[in-house]
Amino acid sequence: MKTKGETRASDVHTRMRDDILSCELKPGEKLRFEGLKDRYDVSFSTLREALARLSAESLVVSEGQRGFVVAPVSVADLEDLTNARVLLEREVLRLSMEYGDDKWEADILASYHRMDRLQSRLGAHYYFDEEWARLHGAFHRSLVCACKSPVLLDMRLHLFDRANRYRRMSSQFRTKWRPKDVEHKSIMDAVLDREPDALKLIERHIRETTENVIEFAGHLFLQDEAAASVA
Amino acid sequence: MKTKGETRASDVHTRMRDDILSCELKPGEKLRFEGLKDRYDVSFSTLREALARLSAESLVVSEGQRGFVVAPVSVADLEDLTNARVLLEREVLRLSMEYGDDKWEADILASYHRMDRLQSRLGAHYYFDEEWARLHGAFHRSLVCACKSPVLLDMRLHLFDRANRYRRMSSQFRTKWRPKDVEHKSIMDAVLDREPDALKLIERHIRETTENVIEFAGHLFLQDEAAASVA
DNA sequence: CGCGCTTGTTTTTTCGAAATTTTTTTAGTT
DNA sequence: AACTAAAAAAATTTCGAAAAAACAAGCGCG
Repeated sequence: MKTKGETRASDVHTRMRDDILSCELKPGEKLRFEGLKDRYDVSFSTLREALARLSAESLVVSEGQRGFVVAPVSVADLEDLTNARVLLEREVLRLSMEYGDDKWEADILASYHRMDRLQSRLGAHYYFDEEWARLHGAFHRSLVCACKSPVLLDMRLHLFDRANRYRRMSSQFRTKWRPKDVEHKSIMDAVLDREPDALKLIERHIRETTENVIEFAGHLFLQDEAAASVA
Repeated sequence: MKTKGETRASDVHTRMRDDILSCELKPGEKLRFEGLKDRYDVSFSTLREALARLSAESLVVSEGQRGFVVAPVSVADLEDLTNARVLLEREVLRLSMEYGDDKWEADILASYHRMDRLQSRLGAHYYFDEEWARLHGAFHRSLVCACKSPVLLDMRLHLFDRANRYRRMSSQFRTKWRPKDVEHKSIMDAVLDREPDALKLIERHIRETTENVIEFAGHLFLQDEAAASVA
């Protein structure tokens, strides 16, 4: 069941990436080779390659010849990330709405449907579900994937993932979530109708999520505000 | 003369990066380990780590277990890059003009002066000079570095470098350049005066450079248009 | 003649031991 | 006790040989 052209290093990179984004490897945690070798069952050099990749993605930071550390978190970083996301997301959405064709619209409806179905099946707890997070990501990607700009899409995905780490962190420390199912629906409708307001809706969606995360989990990563600014 | 905390891998990464940006390693070129081992005088694993970093920066692309290739170039990629740059550059400039203080203004004047002095010393050929390119980059950075957004600055620099590769490519294939010295001066003045028009000026500056590159060197990389879109 | 298979060659990828560097511990001096 | 310096321990970084995979050439067969 191994995808063609997949190398051990790229596999470790993916797994490690997942572990960081899902906070199984905690922000600020020191990454010691001996431990990682056990955990992922590969050699030094292979690990090192994976870490180099992650470091270029700013999910881990490399400290000279003093090893690697999981990228720290801070309110300032989350806010910075949020502003950058708003800028990019608005632009790729705007372009998508301009260029999008029938297939694009169909894909949006399809991925919304998948997300929505799982959401009703899971009830109030959907917010903590891994699979839902995947479908949620796919839905948002489908909205903007017609923008014809690989460069912007790449950066957008990058920021999306980093922000997702914060969302998941916060989800570990709360038990309920007031469902805003309608929000996604209204965003989709506005996008499909090419309403200019769609840009405002997506911006509000992003900012509200951030505010929510800070409200619930902000105190958890207030301490290392300073550390994150070196990234 | 080795900077503290610099590892062999990061050194190779930097050198290789320079070689790619300066087109000493040509776009699309296959990167064979045996050859690189000679060129940079390091071992397999160390090379591999540098390549992994570069690949995450999309300066090289990795082809499954078929090795690495210098990222190809294309008109489409350059145009995509240019649009993304305009978006980011306008934003960081806007923010810088809002937050910038006295020190920021002083730094701008200083780096403009350095660039301008070298420019007059070099005459019409300044455009081909490595050192001028560095000072030019520093000047543009100084304009925007007060924006208080590490995330945006990071992405901006990334795009700036990638676009610079195109500029340098084109400079290899022309002998003269109509100097537009006044342009930088007028941008600087507008920025320091907090004129909203500065955003338009910077946008035009970026787009004109791109048009110029395409006009002079576009035909050189028209062939691999398709290849670049996989990046 | 084209197509698939086997074999030999080249290139990439992985491994773990050895070298280097940082961190911790210990001992000595003021 | 506080502060340095030296030695030991621990961790990271590098290396090149060995394993694995891709590629190329030759061979047999329908």
